[in-house]
Amino acid sequence: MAEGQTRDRIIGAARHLFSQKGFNGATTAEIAGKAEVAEGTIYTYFSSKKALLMECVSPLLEEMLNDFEEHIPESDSFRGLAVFSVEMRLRLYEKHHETIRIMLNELPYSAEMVDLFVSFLQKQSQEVARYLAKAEKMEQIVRSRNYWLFGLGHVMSLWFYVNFMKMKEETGLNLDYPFINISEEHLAADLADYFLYGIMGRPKKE
Amino acid sequence: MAEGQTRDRIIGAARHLFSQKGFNGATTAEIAGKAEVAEGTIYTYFSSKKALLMECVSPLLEEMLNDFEEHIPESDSFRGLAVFSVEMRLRLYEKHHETIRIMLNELPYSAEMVDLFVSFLQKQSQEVARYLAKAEKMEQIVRSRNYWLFGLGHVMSLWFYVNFMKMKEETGLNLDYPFINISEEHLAADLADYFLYGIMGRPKKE
Amino acid sequence: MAEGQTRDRIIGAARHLFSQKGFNGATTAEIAGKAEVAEGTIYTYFSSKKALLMECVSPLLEEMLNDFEEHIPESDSFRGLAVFSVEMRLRLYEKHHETIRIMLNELPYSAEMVDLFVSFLQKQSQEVARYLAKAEKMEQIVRSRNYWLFGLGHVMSLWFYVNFMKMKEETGLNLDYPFINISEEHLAADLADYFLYGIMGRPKKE
Amino acid sequence: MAEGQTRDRIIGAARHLFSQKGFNGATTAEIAGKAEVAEGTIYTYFSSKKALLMECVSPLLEEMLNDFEEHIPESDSFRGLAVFSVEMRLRLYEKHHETIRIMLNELPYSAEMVDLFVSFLQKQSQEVARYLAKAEKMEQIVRSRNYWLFGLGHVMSLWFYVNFMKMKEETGLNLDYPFINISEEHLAADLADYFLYGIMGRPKKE
DNA sequence: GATGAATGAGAGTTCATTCAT
DNA sequence: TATGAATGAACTCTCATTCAT
Repeated sequence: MAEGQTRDRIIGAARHLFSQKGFNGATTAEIAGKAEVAEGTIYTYFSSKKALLMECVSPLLEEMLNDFEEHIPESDSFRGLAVFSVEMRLRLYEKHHETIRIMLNELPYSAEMVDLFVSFLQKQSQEVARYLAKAEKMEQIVRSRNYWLFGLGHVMSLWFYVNFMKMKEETGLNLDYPFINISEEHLAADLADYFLYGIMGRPKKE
Repeated sequence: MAEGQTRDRIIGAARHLFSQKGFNGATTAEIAGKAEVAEGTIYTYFSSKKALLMECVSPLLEEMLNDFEEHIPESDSFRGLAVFSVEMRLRLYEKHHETIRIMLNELPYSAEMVDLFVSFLQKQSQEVARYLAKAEKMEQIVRSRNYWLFGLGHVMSLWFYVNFMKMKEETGLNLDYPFINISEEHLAADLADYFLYGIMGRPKKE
Repeated sequence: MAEGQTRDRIIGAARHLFSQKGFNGATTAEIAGKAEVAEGTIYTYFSSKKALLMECVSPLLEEMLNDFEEHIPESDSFRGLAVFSVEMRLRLYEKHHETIRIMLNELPYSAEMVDLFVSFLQKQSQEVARYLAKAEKMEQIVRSRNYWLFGLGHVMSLWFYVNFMKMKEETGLNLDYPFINISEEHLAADLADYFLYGIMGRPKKE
Repeated sequence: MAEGQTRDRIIGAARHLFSQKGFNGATTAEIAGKAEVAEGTIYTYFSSKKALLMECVSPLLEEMLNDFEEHIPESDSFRGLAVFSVEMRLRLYEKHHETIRIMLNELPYSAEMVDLFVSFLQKQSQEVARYLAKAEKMEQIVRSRNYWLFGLGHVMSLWFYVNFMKMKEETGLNLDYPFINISEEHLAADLADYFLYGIMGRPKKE
């Protein structure tokens, strides 16, 4: 068997099950079954179920945080930057969907997860700060006292959108509530506008 | 013992423990201990631990949703309405803190919780819709195609703020990260402005 | 079911099995089976298998150590005292046979057991010291520099005798080796003489 | 790799670990690690862990029993012989310390170990018998009905002494209890006197 | 209604042993 | 001969649930 393949199969199975059922909900027996290894094999690679959980999250979160650096926006209209940023974030959340879901679900029960989450927020906070700095040069903006909370709402609604779509896929549940009216086509532009101009919308004349 | 008192003590204990440790993390033994009843007594009132969980959440969420009706905003400036709405929501989230926390934590593992959460969102969506209707009459706003996601980000960042503050209280952990810079004094006004005008801030002249 | 009966049944079963198979050799399933309770019931009364082990040994060893006080020898010939002491010790070891066996078997693997064993030795050392004090007044004896090791040899050979007899009973093995030639009738007197006069035997004239 | 070297390394590692942690306490993984071989290699040389245990003990015990023959005492005072015998035995127990410790620890759980132990006792019994025969010619002694138990006490206290000293070395525990007062200088002579004359000591005039 | 001892299925984990390489 | 990844039976322990009192 190719090197590392078994370990990867276990991680893959565990990540999937943890993201769907939570840490307590997914049993080692299930994980072994899905990975097609014996239950004991898990402990050849991981010292405990908890350690396996962290290995499911930690390296990928690292990778995700690095992904931010690589995508430096190039547009020189600020609105263009904002749209770009939203699109990138949506792609990122989609790619690292399971990892983020696990992190958020286990947040209340694990101090280690809180650490990871803080670094997750911090990185995005830094990125938002870079955007704002650019915006300040380009246009007149108001950097509010509580702007990190704005960023949080922004980040969380993007995440919620991705997670919602995944849940529809996975569960097959009918989640098409009348008040949830998603227009995928204009999503990034709408969210960027919301981020920039709020519910009042873009002023007609500037 | 006064009628209903035992049942209420169990619910109170369970709600507290579920909100702190999650459904799986809180044991029936612990709940019984905190409620000062025998473990078996729980099953006099609830058919299962899961049923107890739902009873911890369902009635209070109902109550919370009703709280929205009672607080009809009276201001006639739209910005005043928005500030009022944010303040009310912060109060509401604080009051129903444990209930919401339980609901959100168990969301990924329980279809029933998803139903509750949907009604939670729906109610707030309706309220936001009422505000928007008012706004449309008062001022010219752009009702975006994806505005429900705006509302979600708004709702979630308010919740996050309340939950974050509670966690600081409860755990005593030092959560004062440099990038999290909360100015409580202007919180409601800042968030209302963000909701209204986005990161670009209030136009200087209208 | 009478109070305490279940706990006692578990302790009884555990003591028996631990003394025959050792701590690792006896499983909780076996103990539960012998005690005619469910495996989980063990953990109603004891926090762990290790705690159960200590409860099998600790209280009875306490009791045994107290038994020494009650049997104050009354004879005024020193040889009479020695015979009395040996007889008492044989009875004691027989009565607390399982307890001592467990303690000795687990000695190498448990620091707590070492503590118990030390108190076991100390108590007997004190008793031997009382005998010697009496002997010093009655007859001329030599209190050797290393007499505690003599006492140890004495104590261990008595224990070995009792344990050997029990093993014959329990296992049904044929342990009648030609060089092991036990004369039960004169046992106590012979051992007392050995203790007093060694292999050279009692001097013909005193 | 030189023939037999691997096998010997495994035996050496196993003997050391069995003597310190017991048969159940030492794992095959640990043994392989200490011997610097793969876990599977153990099974190239030994059919099972149990078989490895016996190979750790059996040949060395054989060797030890042969050591008795070689050291035929040459003194012609009986007390001199006794001192010689004690010294030899202390040296022997020190040399074969791990082997004896393993044998005694596993005694209660293994019928094969009982066989080894019986041959261990038998050999020493024979030697004591030779001494006694010599003594009978040299001096007037009383060969008691239960003298084998005397010999047992003698043998066990010597063993206990050696083991106690080793444990102090190995564990670094403070085992200096006030009632244990060892005078190493006169040890052999004291024990020989005790063996010969008992607690009453050597008669003043013979 | 209230009890709490008893249950037992099922959890995570260990480790002697096997076998393809 | 030597390897070490893989195995799976067996272990200790947990905890929601039951039921005689």
